[in-house]
Amino acid sequence: MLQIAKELLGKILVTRFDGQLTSGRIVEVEAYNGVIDKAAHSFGGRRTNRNEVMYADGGVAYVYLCYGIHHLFNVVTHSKDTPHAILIRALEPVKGIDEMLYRVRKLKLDNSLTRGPGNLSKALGIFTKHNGLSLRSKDLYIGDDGFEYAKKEIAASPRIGVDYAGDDALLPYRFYVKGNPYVSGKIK
DNA sequence: GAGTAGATCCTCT
DNA sequence: GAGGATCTACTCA
Repeated sequence: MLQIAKELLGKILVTRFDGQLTSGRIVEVEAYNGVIDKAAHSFGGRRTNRNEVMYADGGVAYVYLCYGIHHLFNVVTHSKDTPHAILIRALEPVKGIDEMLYRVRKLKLDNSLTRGPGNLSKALGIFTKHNGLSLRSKDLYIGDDGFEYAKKEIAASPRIGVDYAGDDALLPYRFYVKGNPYVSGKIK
């Protein structure tokens, strides 16, 4: 599971909504470990309408609205009935930067465009209606251009914003590219 | 520059 | 009816 999280770093996340193609290279992820992770929605086998998608086969998107403001984009990674997911926290913009800037009402590119899960979802045009969408569809997919980060460029740390999860909040399930300006800097 | 409070709404109890 | 996988802005030093 953690292996998959690391492999996602360096991949290209592509969306094509409203005829606008936008994409970015994944530079920060967090792993959520199914039923034994207090920080995961699926902890203890909880299964509701909201997180039903986590129990699907891997390769679909799990999109969820948090704090009424932020859309969080996850990749379901495991097989049916095993609710593992990887939260995409940050991207480095690749294509469609003008379109992304328009979506977040910015005039010029800066590091905050795709830093943090709320911002990156907004920049890519991802909303809750994309929940459950396959990542092999033509409008939303993860590409691989052969690029990968060296092991020494990848660092691990505790996850962000999951203080309520007790001991599990300290697990080093967050992976990011060292020195990349799009990685969110807040470490609690 | 650092720390804190407020925003804001869907989902589950 | 309460709280959450967050971000931003504003205050204070």
